[in-house]
Amino acid sequence: MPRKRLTREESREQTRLRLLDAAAVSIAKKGLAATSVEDIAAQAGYTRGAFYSNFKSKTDLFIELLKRDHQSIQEDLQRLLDADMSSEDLQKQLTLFYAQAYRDHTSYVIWAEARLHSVRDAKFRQRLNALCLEKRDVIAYFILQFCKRMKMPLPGPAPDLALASMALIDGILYFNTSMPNELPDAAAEALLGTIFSRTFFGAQA
Amino acid sequence: MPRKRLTREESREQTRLRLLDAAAVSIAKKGLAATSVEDIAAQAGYTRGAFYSNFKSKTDLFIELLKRDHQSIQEDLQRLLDADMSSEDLQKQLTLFYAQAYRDHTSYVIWAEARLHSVRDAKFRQRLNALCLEKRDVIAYFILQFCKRMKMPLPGPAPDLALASMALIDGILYFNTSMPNELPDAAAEALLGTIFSRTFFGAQA
DNA sequence: GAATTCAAATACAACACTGTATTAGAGTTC
DNA sequence: GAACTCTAATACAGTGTTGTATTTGAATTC
Repeated sequence: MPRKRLTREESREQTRLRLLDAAAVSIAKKGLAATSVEDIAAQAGYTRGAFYSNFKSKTDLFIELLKRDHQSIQEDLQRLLDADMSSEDLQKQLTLFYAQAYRDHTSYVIWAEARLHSVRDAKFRQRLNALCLEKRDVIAYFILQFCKRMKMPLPGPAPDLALASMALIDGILYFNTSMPNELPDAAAEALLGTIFSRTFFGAQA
Repeated sequence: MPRKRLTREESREQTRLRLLDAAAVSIAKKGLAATSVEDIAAQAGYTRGAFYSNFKSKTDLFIELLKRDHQSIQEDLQRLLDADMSSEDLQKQLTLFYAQAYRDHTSYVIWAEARLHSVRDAKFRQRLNALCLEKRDVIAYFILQFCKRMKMPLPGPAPDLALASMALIDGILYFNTSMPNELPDAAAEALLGTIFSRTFFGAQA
């Protein structure tokens, strides 16, 4: 097997990536607090030395992890919303987005972990909020365009409606995931459909 | 000060209560994982001995804590919903309820912590879901009664609508709390008002 | 009021985690 | 290819946590 000889920079980058991936797995499985630096390093196939040589601290790594995830979510979201604005329903787009974003479950847990962490750490909260607001703005813009195109009056401030969408989808996704018998996929989708269409069209689903 | 001489049972109960209260505070502040048994005991004014003599483990205590909180929430909720069914708006009732339930912030954090924990522990998840569903049913019943009284057709299955209400309120409360400048109280209320009234009345707010 | 029973304190042994300081061994430069 | 410069491994010192085993002292029983 002709293993490529890596340059020092490439090698370092690879280590960073592996550590980040390992952290995501471990944090999703055991939680941020219960995940030790050692866990992360070991999971990635290194020792703690590698970790500290690449990150200042566990929190430091966690923030990088969130940023990375956020970036990828943002890209997916943009692509999705840009794709076909001709679509009749806001709901499907947004739902699809979430199904997409949280497809691997790891992502969901990491953000839940982040929200919880942000309750306790003001500095962290600021950073997390900044990320959330970026997402909100993308969605708000979409809602705005959508209503304009449909010649519907906005039922409220677009940014607030965007937050509500995020809140609703997130919460419903939680129930859907944690009690799939009570709220199976179909019911969750129908529920979102009802609320979205009634909210935006003001009328029948 | 004539301090009442406690019976053995009373004393034990007092210790349990103090430990539970202390745990709530500590868990809200630092998180479940970061809270040691020692922290809890010390916070309550005891040593670890007292803890282990009253609870099997930290998880054990945590579940008791949730049960206790749930019970008190359920009672508040029942009282609120039973009180004056003549009210015109579902939204105010439910919003009020949450403002009530999460009044002290500790409660919110504990439940967020619980949800996260439930992702990782199937047994725990079952127990948590049971509590959630109890709450859902109370709300669902209220929604049902409300729509009947208003002579409105239900826009969907009442239990699902109840879950959606919980999801929405929870999420919006999170934004409202963590970024009060972006979503101040008034905006959060207005937002809930818009969505609820549009969902249930199908028409203008 | 002596014997008992039980809640809670204390002592203890094992272990996990952190972060730094030092070392080894590659990659890089000349 | 020798000197160097990094990355990551290893060693280590300090601290925190857990759960059990034992002890103390107060409440209860007779």
